[in-house]
Parts: sequence; C-alpha cells; structure tokens
Amino acid sequence: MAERTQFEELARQLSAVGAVKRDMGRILPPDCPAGSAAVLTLLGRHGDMRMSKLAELLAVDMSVTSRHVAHVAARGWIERHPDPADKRSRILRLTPAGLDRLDELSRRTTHLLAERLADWTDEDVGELIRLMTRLRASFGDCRSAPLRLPAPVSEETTRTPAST
Amino acid sequence: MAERTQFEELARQLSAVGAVKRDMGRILPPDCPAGSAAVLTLLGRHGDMRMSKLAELLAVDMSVTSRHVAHVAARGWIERHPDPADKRSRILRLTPAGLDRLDELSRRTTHLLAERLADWTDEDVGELIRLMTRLRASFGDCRSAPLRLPAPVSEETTRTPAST
DNA sequence: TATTGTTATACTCTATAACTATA
DNA sequence: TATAGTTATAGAGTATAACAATA
Repeated sequence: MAERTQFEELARQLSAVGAVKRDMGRILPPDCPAGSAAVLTLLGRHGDMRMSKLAELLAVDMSVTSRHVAHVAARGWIERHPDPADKRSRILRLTPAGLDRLDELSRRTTHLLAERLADWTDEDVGELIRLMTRLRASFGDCRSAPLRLPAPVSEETTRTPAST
Repeated sequence: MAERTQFEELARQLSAVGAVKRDMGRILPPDCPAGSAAVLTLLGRHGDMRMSKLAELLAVDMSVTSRHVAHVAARGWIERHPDPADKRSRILRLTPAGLDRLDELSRRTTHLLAERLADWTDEDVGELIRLMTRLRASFGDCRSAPLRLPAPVSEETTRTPAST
C-alpha cells in the first residue's frame, strides 16, 4: 500500500495528463474528433461488435457511444447491421473507407509520439503502457462500487484544528 | 526508439485513461468541479502565484484559467491581490476556507485511490508517477512546435492498395 | 417486466477572438 | 506596441432521463 503523499501526486498527474491528450487531439482531422477516433480504433482492434460492447470498451455511457457511432456512420466509416440473433441490437463494422481513415489516424498519432518520445526507450514506453493498463483495470474492475467516503467531518463548515 | 505498435497502444491508453479521470471526478463536491480542484491543488503545492503562472501549470489557456479562478474566488477559497510590481497582474492566494476545501479534496481522492489501488506496491505507484511526469515533460517541453505531418498521402480520397 | 439503443437536455472543459488596463 | 487578464462565443465530451422497439 502506497502512502498518502503518493496518492496525491498520482491524482495530480492524472489531472495533468489531459494536456497530453489535448495535444494528441490537435493532430486529428477536423471531421474526426477524439470520440470518433476511439470508435474506429476499437473496432479495428477488436473487430465487429454491438453497441453495448463498444460502450463498455469506451467506458462511457451508451448514450455517448450512440452519438459517436452516429457521427462515424454518417461519414461512411462504419456500417450498422441488424443483429439476426436480437433485433434490438446493431452490429458495428468498419467499412473500407473506415479502414483507410483508421490507417491515417494511426499514421498521425504514431508520428507525433515518435517525435515527442524520441528519447524514450522501448522498455520505458512498454512500462508506461503496462502501468496505465493496470491502472484502468484497478478502476474498471470495481465499477459501480458506490464508494464510501471517510466520514466527511462536516462537509460544509469544516474547521480542521491543525494538521491532524 | 519504440515501435509503431507500441505507440498505437500508448495512444489507446491515453485515450482510455479518461475513464479513470471521470471516476475521480465523481467523488468531488458538487460545487467544486475538477477545474476548481486543480486550481486549489496547484496553489496549495506551489504557493501564491500570478494568473499566467497558474495557466502554465494547468497547461490550459489563460482564458480557461480565468474562469476556474473566478469560480473558486466567488466561493471564497482564494483571494486575488493586486501585484505591487505590475498593476496588470493579480496574485492568487489560498484562504483558510480554501485550505479546508483542499484538505477535504485530498482526503477524498486519497481514500478513493487507496481503495482502488489497494494491491499496488509503493514502487508500482512511484513508477507510474515517474513515467507520467516524464510523459508530460516530453510533450510540454516542445509546446508550440507546429508538428509536421508525414506526407498525408491524400487526406481525403486515400485508397491504400493493401497493407503497405 | 427487462434490455438495447436513440434522442433531448444540461453541464464541464477548452480554445479563439475581442476587449480593457497597464507596461 | 506588447502584455496580463477578462468576457463572449462556440465546439467537444459526458451523464441523466425519457422514449421506442424488442426480448
């Protein structure tokens, strides 16, 4: 178990990594925002799937997934086929144009990362991927756990004596 | 230099870490969204500073910083003092109420992380912090580098023959 | 009755541009 | 003229709730 100071620092880094994400987002084509890129990436990586499965992989609400999917479908990058096994569901599939788009996205992000992380070793990058993957797993595995707060002390008129 | 596949995977992890951030955000008090929490955290960590310095630490535009600061100032958590050396500037300072708020935030995030990362060793957490810090540095150090795309092939009617 | 997916609404965060005040 | 900061506006991402169709 790590110390409190470490957790505070990790929280800070998590907050600050948004700047890196925004930098990555700036190289995306104007008609393909981050949400669309994530849909294409996951479909390319995991193959055809249903909306609910994609929402789970995106780790966002299905209403959000629906919007992103509608955006990429409107541009012809994916198709929504009816699921023969369940008429409520729709199977998502990349089109050839979607594959091209995905390839273009991959080229851009790879180029940016290669430029920014030019002095990183293969092992450094691998270790960061490994730890971030594990971090997501540590959070995702207990999704819907309501979380118990540690006796909020007062929440509104807190007046901590000193540094307990 | 890492391989292309690794960069693609890192890009995916960066995209997906947003789910962890949102999880963290859900434990914040209703009147203290993530932007406000970041302002309080940075002021608590680095001490009094000017708007421009805070914007740099937040890695967002100063207009965004101004809004976040106005939000926390309106709640009495910080004060904006005139800078005697430059009448255009304002020095930001945490109030006692702001310190209390910050302490409450720290308690909540620490508790959540301690729960989620219960099986992480001190070394694992430290390594993740170290790599994320370095990642931010690798991006931040070349900020405003316009980035050169790798000959976009065509950008609109791309029709890759196969798997080049 | 429960589940899959869509849509309407509202909120947060962000960047750009126009503006004020001061250097 | 250039810089520090504010405000207005617009765009992207997300969640909640209400709804339709099907299981």
